[in-house]
Amino acid sequence: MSLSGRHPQATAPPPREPERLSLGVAARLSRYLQVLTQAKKMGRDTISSQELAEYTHVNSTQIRRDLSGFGKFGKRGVGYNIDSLLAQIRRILRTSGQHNIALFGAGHLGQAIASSDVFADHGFQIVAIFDTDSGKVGQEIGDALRVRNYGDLAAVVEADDIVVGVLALPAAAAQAVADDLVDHGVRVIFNYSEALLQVPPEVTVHTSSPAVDLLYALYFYLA
Amino acid sequence: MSLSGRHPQATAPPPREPERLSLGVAARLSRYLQVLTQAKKMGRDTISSQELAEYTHVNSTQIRRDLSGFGKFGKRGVGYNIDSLLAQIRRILRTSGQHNIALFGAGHLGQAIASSDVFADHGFQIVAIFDTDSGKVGQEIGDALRVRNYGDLAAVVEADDIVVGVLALPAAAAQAVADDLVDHGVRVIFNYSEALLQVPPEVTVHTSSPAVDLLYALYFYLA
DNA sequence: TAGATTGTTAATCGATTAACAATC
DNA sequence: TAGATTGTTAATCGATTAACAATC
Repeated sequence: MSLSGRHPQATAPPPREPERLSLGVAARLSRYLQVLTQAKKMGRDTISSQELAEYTHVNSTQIRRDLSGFGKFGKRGVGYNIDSLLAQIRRILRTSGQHNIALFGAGHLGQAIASSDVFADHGFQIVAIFDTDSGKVGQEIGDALRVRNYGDLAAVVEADDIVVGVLALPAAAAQAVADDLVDHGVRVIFNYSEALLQVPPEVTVHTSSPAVDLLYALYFYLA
Repeated sequence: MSLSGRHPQATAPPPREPERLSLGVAARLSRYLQVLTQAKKMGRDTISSQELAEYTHVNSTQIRRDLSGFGKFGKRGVGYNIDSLLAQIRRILRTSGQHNIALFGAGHLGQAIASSDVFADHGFQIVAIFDTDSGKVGQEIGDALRVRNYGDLAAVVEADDIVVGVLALPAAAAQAVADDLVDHGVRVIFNYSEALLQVPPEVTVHTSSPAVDLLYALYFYLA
């Protein structure tokens, strides 16, 4: 269970953080974060677990249960204050740190990702974009980013402390870039291509792509 | 290949299809399908549950359990025949039918999606792409698709039996298009924007975007 | 106050996993 | 045969849900 252990009721226990969030909880919390961020942009001040449930497709009891495991963030009869809940979830997900991302591929998908303001909204930063097509080197992408020469990879990974490599390139090119990233110490690879990447056990690959996401949804809703 | 030539009649019960797959099973089956498709492209003939587990991050026992619920598809000591398993999973997911998709937004993300061969691989078809920017109308996108005028929406939905509307456009434009889709009877909307869409209860909205996907992964692997 | 919504309990359901006999 | 891998069981764990008192 998520409420791990009983507290002595005499003294009010501080909100507890389990050492490690379960995958399910972390996934749901990040979905709440996404909806809260957007609701805030729309000028909302508070939101109920019922509304969060409609937008996330997570049961409202599950939402209240997820949140109450970390503290009493809501107000009965009112709902949750959006600013306050955003701050709490960010704290729980430990997103205060600055993490730098390198993006590979300046095609349509790479440009779509580089232009997204999702990362700025959530404290991550794309610090470099590479393309093996030398014709694209120097081209301006998104917000103040320029396509860099692939040969700079090693220098950039070291200088900017790149922890995640994002592959937004054709399947045929993905493995070679993954190999280079692994050689230079990058431990997390986000793979938007359809390639089945071979990496050493200490490296984590997360594969998903917009088209494959859509495919999943189609199976759910049409089957 | 052997397309389930075995018909257990006397003793063993025939492979059973539950009326409705659970969300989890459907999600996992479609991930297996994705990996199998790619493995086939790489020239592989068979694959073990262990290998599938490495690529999908699903436990190998879970994979065998998922599959054995529908029949005995594997060969002990060998693994699963890829062609045969592809056919079985497609049958289970009922992907034989032709489903037509309309895409809204011919920007970077829209073009990335339209250019993907994932849909052709899996029996879905993007039959129309729209953009409200009249300057883009007529432009060729992906494979033999032309950007159509937004005013053609009603005619296209009806003529081509569009069951899914895909929104690959800025958040500010998403709600208006969603409203039009709903008005014309589309019941499933895939929302790649960050907008929180308001739709009637009979309409299903699935929201996800490449950048938000990446964000989830970052929480998992960096937290 | 009256209405709304949280926080929490208790019960159920489905997912996950280790282990291993069956068998290719 | 020897090695590998499936199919399946049994046990555990986490997710889900309805219900409702607390309380804003």
